Order: sequence, then C-alpha cells, then structure tokens
Amino acid sequence: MTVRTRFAPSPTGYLHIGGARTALYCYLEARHRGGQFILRVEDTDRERSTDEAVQAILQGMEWLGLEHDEGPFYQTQRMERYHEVAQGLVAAGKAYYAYESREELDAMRAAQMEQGLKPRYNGRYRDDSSPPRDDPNRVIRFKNPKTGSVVFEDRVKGRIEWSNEELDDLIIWRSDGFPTYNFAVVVDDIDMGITDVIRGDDHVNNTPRQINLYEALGAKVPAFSHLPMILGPDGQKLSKRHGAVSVLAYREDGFLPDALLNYLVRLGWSHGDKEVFSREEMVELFSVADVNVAAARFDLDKLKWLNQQYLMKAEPDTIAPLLEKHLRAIGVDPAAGPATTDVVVAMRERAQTLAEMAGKSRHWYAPLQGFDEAAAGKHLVAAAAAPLRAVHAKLAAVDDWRIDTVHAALVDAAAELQVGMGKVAQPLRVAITGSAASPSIDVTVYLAGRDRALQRIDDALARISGSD
RNA sequence: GCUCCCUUCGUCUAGUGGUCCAGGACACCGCCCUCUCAAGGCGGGAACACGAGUUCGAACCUCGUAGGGAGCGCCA
Repeated sequence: MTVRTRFAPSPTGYLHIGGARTALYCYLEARHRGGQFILRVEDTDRERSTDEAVQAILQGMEWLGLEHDEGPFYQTQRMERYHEVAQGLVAAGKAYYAYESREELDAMRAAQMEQGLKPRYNGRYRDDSSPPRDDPNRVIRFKNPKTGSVVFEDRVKGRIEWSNEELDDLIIWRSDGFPTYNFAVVVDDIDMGITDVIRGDDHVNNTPRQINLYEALGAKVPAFSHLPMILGPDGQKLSKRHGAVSVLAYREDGFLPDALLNYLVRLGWSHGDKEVFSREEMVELFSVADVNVAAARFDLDKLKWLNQQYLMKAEPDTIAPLLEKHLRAIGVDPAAGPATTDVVVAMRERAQTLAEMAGKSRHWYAPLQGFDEAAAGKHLVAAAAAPLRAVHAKLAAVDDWRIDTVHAALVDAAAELQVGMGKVAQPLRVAITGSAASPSIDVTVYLAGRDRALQRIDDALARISGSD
C-alpha cells in the first residue's frame, strides 16, 4: 500500500507559518516514501470559511511549491457521503439521536466542572430505542465504547494511551444538518485512503475518539504523527504581531520560498549538523519519525541568514526579476539604472532579503533621498573637495565605462593626490550613495553610470562649498 | 478542575548508559581580511529545569516536584 498523506486546512484564515510547516512535512513524508500528497479543504464551518481564504491558502501552497497530487477536495461537496455514513452508523446501532438543547448541555458541563469533574455528555439518549422524532435540537451522537482504552503509537510522540472513560459520546451530526469535524475527517481520511495523518498536536486529544470511529466503521486506522507547535519569539502562541501572518507576507518581505522551506524544515527536525537543505535533500532525508517532540520558537534572524545564503547561492539571473519587483514595490523604476543582475551580484552579500536589497539599491535608479547626516558630516568636508574634483576629472575622461576602467581612474586620482584610497573612496561613496556603506567603490561608481556619478559629485561639491 | 503532552547554550538543535568537564547553526563579542559595509576565515562567552532512585557509570532509564503547552464545543 502506498503512502498517502494529506494537508487539510480550514479556510478560516490564510496559510501561516505553522500550517505551512505541517503542509511541508506532509509533502516531504509522501515524497520521501514514494506516495501521494493530497490537499483537502475543510470548509464545513460555513460561518467562518471564506472563498478568499481558500484562494490565499492555494496561493501560499503554490508559492512554496508544495504541489499536491490529488485535490483540492472540498468537504462541502461531500455532504451526501457524510450523511450516508452517519445514517449507516445509526442503523447499525453505533450512533443515536439526542435532543438536548445547547443550554441544557452548558448547564450539564457547568455542574460537572463545579464538582471537579471533566465535563462530559451524560449519555441520556444512548439507550433510547424510541423512533426518531423531529426536533430542532436533534443531533446524532456516536456511541463511544464505555470501557477499555485506546492505544496508539504516535510517530512523533510515541505511545499514547487513553481510557475510554475519559471520552464521551461526541456529536457527529449537528442539528443544522452538517457533520462535525471529528466525523468528517474520519470519513474523508478513510475514503481518500490516507495512510498517514500528519497534523498539529492540538489534535492529539481528538485522536482516540477518531480511532473509535474508524473501528466502528470497520476501517483500518492510519498512522498518526502529531507535530509540536511553533511559538512566537517570546515563547507565546504565535500571534499576528509576530509570525502568524500569511506566508505570502514573507514573499512581500523579500524571502525566497526555498529559504522559508529550509527554515521550516529545520524547525522541529534535523539531520545531524546539516543546516542547508535543497528540496531534493529534504525529500531524501526527511522522515516524520525524526521530528522533535517539543515546541519550537520562530526566529526571524535565522530565517534571514538562510535567506541570504540562498540569495548568494542562486543564479543572479533568477534573482534579478525578483529584485525588479521589489524595486517597483518601493516606487523605483528598474529601467532607470544599471542591469539588475549586476546589482544582485554587488548586493547579495549585503542584504538578507530582497526588500532590503531593493532599498539599499535605490540610489542607482532614483534621486538621492538626502544624505545620511553622520556620513555626510564626516566625509563631505572641505578636505574632500580636492579628491572629489580629481575623481570627477578622471571619470569624465573614461570613455569605455567598465568596472576596471573606473577602477583605474580612481587609482589614478588617488595616486595623483598622493593619498590612500580611503581618502578618495569615502567622500565619493557618500556623494554617490548618500551613505557610508556600499559595495566596493569601483563597483558602486560603475553601477551609478557616468552621468549620474558625475552629477552626484557636482552635487556633493556644491554642498561642501555651501556649508563652508 | 480533569485528561494528555513537553523541558540540552538567548534561539533552532546533535546526543538514545561510558568516546560529553556536552557538538553544530543563528544571534552576540573579539581578531584577521579591507576604500566603507558586508561576505568569508579564525577565536570567545553561553545549556543537560530541579530532586530522588536504578547502575561500576546517567543529558540519556524510573519516580516525584516545578514550569510550560494542548484539549475537555452542535470550531476546525
């Protein structure tokens, strides 16, 4: 039997970091074992599910390159099937109708809590053999076994045992005519031949009752793997403030999907000391059985480091179009300056994200947005005027504008003035970029282009004479 | 309250009874390289939650304590 895993998000929000990691692990486990990865949208909560959320999740999966082999399936399109299975359970005496109102149930739970008991349904209609009657509160409850225990071997957490006395008769069919989650997942996972259920560990508590459902339906119980949570940097549950945003927000921030995937795969899983994994390596080496049991915190610094590793390793040609997008995003026209592939090569060691790269490259494409005052105050001083004039003259005389010819011009200027390169480079750097940090000075000047470079030197000279 | 789960450097983790006075990575600090900033190289500080027990020997096994998390829905 081939391995089949599924990712089953509910479309009540976007695809966030935690969901993305779950999807990645499902995907990797299936690929690693030569099986199929299935996408299923759990949209039975008609009040909270939205179409936008469905689209956002699909887009997120696509951006990350987590391709599914089957689906997406939608639970709302499988209603007849759930109905049929629920009725079958009733007919077989394995489920029954119950008629308590929500208020009655709330009161029951409150009373139990007060006595220090775990709130559970009391099974009032469990043995009621009277024919079903119409009632707005009518639901179907599953007859959970009353004795014994459920044991399962979680592939992440190990052996887990649950006494049936802890479980009550859960509702599988709501009074509004829709199935509940615990019931629909089981029916789906059986019908779709899911062999490995990989999901967040907030579902551990549901597993024993789901296993009882599998058994009542005479189906083979799949293997379960419950993944620990991803926490925010402060150790608290992820919130919108720190990380629980859509994965697409990471695209906007200039992260590469491979870097995000690499970060995510290492969050809760490892392979010796290895840190950087290509997609192929992930597929080859990953096993959900090696996933850690404890929750992990999200660390943006490490994600940034990885992102830069990927930025530096990638072909500049593949990064250039992405840089162009980020330039446009900040209102800069990529056509108004140097070839973006050249900028990528110059900047990839100096930026951790594409957004940062775009911001630090803007001066090659658009007017300076003023000077960094500390840098200008230090370098655009009277003593810098002579070097700047010398450089201006040398650069104006370069007719074949290349990095090496620019470089030679700068060396000439420094030699002529009998000063070190530093005396020339820093004022020039500030003049060209507005700041004291940039790629090596020849590259910085080269990328600016002759006209822009000469103009900025003039502007800097004007500022120097103006401030004296 | 009850049930279940978790606990190695600030963070992600290696480690499955001896080779661990605990290894790698990010972050931090220092040095080197150097026209700046980076990148890169080298080096540094930094952890087995606590307490009992088992054992010749415990980060690894057992029990307890503390702390954290999840769940206890006609949400998923």
